[in-house]
Amino acid sequence: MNVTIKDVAKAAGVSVATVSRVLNNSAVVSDAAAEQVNNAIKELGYSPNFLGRNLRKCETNVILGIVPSVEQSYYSPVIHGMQDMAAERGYDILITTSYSDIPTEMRLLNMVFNRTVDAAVLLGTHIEAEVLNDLVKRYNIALCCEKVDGANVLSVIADNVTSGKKAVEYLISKGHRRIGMISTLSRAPSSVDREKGFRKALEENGIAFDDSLIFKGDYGYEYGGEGFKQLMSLDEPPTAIFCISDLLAVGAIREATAQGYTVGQGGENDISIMGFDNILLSGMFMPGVTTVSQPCYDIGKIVIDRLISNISEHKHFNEQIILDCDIVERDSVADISE
Amino acid sequence: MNVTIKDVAKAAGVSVATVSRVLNNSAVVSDAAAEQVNNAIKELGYSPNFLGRNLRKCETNVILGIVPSVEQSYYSPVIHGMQDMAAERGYDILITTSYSDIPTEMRLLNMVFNRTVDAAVLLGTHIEAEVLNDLVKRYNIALCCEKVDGANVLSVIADNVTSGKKAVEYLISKGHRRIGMISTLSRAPSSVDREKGFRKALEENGIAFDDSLIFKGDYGYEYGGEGFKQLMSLDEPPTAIFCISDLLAVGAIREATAQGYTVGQGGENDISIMGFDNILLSGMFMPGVTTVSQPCYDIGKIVIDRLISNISEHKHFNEQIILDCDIVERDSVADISE
DNA sequence: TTGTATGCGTTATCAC
DNA sequence: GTGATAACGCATACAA
Repeated sequence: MNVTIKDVAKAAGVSVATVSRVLNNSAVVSDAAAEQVNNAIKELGYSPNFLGRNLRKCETNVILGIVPSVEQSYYSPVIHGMQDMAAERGYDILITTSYSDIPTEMRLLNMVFNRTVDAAVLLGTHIEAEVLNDLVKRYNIALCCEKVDGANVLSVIADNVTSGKKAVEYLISKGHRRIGMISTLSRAPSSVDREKGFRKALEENGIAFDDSLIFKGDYGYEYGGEGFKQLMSLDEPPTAIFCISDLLAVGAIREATAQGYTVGQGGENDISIMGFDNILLSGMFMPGVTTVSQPCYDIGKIVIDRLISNISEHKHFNEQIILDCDIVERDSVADISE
Repeated sequence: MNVTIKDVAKAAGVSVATVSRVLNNSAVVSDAAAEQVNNAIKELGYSPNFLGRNLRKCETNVILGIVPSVEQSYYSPVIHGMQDMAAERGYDILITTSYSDIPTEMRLLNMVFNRTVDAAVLLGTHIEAEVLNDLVKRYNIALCCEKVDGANVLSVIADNVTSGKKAVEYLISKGHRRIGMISTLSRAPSSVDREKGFRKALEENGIAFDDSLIFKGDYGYEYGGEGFKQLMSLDEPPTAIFCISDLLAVGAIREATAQGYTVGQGGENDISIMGFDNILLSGMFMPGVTTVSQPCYDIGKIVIDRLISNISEHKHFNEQIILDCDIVERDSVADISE
């Protein structure tokens, strides 16, 4: 039905071996033969069947990226970085979404088990460390953006402890001493680590930690509003709030504005709000949200670089690579130091 | 090296055919044999190699979704719909990004030429109609969200003319008679059609069309600000602006606010701004942007449903399916009819 | 109910 | 420089 390498060989008056050779530049072919083959390919509209090729070569040159969701998140630049590095090294990245559902994640990982793809990168997984440690022995799998405690798997992530600390130090440098935090009930390592950084910054600056100043909800932006309400209803409310994500920061800003607060302007009835991630939204929102920028693009490039090295060298280097983040100043934090 | 169906057969003491049969439930197998096979599969940790299977069956059950980008767009729910319908029908959706680059789009389409995937859905393509018409003869390809004029390809899109008209009629119903539009220089059919709807609404309501009231820029949200500036600097500026996308609407709102206008509150120095798409951002922004909601999820489901039907029935029904949109009222449009 | 044998389209190993 | 041909892992027609 479909035109195969045999048809090309016949049309060109050569053997399939020769056709394969010109297809892959795998050996020297006489100019005459090469020309005949190329002509035949054009005339027949031949396109090699990669199922045959991949089966024979035991490789697909495709890496699967499994992402929880792609909307309103910082995954987009990460994926971009992944794709650029993959292209550079002769691979393709294909993306699929798990909606943070473990069974779905496992179902998708099947594509690496059944050789549909050569490897998978999990961008924020809920799979347990034990399972991962088991899988990583047999398959090429990497983590990205979110590590899993106890998992000895190639991981590329931001330095959440240091960056959380940096963020809070920034708030302190702006004169804030009573600082709240909006985090998540989910004990994702990134949340936990950012909390650690929060505590560290307070400690090092001689500010007592007050448990009531840390709100824990969910990831949806509405929980930023929830957190704001709760924190501001304290007897001694904060002057600044550090949110674990930009989405939560935006939710907090919305609620603050709705309640008649100003945000990041200083003066009476003002609140300073800081985010994390530097998603596109935080630059568009009013006020622009001051935040921490993860090196998303680089994270993506590095994880693919290392993963492909593992694949091609048949190694399983399970290093954990941790990258620095930067503060991005915008308009949601006021300087209240006089 | 890897465990194959042969190893399972040997371990289970049956033939590869029997293993294949229990793997696919393709024929009745004795309980005893089935059990032995299943035990062997578990013990050996066998996972069928889909490259072999797909080569043999001439199908992959994978459909490729090619999207320009996934950040800040309405593609996310479309993809969700695609995935749900695909799952229902035994397919997987894999996503890849083209960044609106034609060579990249063609490179990605190669995955359908070389049988890595069974079909492709282009969500907003820049490929020319002729090329598409040619491809569609040999491959399973569909368009989604954005049609291509002159392309006789299975397409599922929103009714942009009617919806643009609806949006402007909504503005008129709120008392606006001088209405501007922020569109794009790019003559994408969706842009053109929304402009058509804009004109139609004016005509039917006896409002003269004024060419200076329509600004054309690019898709980036900054152009919403550009458009706002230009429209408001007219001798007779509009009281309301219809934007071709929510992103542009947000850009316009930002600029309006920066210039000291209020948005959607009525009264002196107020401007009403309306968007299109109903992306997540438009619900989070302040003010919430009144917009037109595309049935994204359904668009995704329908295109996959039809595409799979074409694949399995070896048909090439190239229908164009057009779906209605709804107005979503939020806070960016004021009622100025007294 | 089961096994044998063939072929899917390709690449790689030979021998020439 | 080239051509046979054997594999890659699987599903299936056919025979038993």
